[in-house]
Amino acid sequence: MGTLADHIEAYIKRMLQNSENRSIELSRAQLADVFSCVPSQINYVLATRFTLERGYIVESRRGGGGYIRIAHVQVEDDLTHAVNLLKGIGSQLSEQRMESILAHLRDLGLLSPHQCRLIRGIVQQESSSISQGKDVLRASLVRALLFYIIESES
Amino acid sequence: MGTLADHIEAYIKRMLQNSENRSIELSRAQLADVFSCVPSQINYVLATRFTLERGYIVESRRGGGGYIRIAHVQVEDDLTHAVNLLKGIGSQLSEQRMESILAHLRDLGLLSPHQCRLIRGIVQQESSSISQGKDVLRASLVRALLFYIIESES
DNA sequence: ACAGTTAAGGTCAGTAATAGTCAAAGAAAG
DNA sequence: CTTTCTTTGACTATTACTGACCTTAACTGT
Repeated sequence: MGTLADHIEAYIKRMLQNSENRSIELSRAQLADVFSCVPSQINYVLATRFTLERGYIVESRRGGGGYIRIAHVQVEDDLTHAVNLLKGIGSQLSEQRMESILAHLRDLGLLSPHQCRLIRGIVQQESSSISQGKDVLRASLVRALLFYIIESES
Repeated sequence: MGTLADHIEAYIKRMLQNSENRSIELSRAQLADVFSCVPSQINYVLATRFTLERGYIVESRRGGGGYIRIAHVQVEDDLTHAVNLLKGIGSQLSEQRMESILAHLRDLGLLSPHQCRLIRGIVQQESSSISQGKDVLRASLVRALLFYIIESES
């Protein structure tokens, strides 16, 4: 189950886990070969799943000896980082940004898959019951729930 | 007897029963095919019978490899009273009503003083940032936070 | 140095595969 | 007969994947 993109994502995350310093360097063409797909599929995975918002930095170089470097950034203390993420939520929050934030916190190990699902479900239920201002309500709900979780687990 | 929607509901519930961890993943189009109906019928069944209030979490993804995932989360008997209390919160919630709900739950031993303070703080923070519809936001926030707490403690 | 060749990676638009929404029509219940 | 629930389908939105074409860097022979 899961799409090709999901598998490539998992593969890269495994590599990051096994790496020394949460950063890896790989060859786009080789990786594409491993999964028997076109090289641009790798770009697709990187663009959709390894964004800065989710806590990843991707660098690359073309030409001979080219490479793609992926790092899972972790500057500060996880909790501080999470709190800053929450502060960064403004007065509105799209579904997409919510997903990025949840994915980010899950990658940091601060949220379990079950917690993510519960949050999604609650937010969906609540926001489906109003016709206007869904993004505003979502911002409040996500901030509230995540703040509660972070606060009561620390 | 029973409508098509009833049969689909029963079918999904059977699948959940037979599943490992009370959660299943299915394809909307395939399921619609099984019952020879239009795909949107599935959405109708999900929207009317598999709500969070009834203890179901529904997630989905569109696009290639899309899916619908349904999980049944059940709360312990002690908590059904609390869940009913939550259902009773309508689309608006005044501060007074919120206070009486919190007091009630604290008396039942379902909320600690610390949790009550935390909830009050979060609700106050969030509702102070908007000028209109405070009671509407409060209803959503309290429902969300209490549902989360009840669910994750059972 | 320079030009040409080779070896990477990047972009973008198009296609396919899903699921969601909404309003209108139909059926059932009161 | 009116109201509520069910069913349908046309239209919309999202996600995945591919391939043709573009850009950049290193190497190589003269």
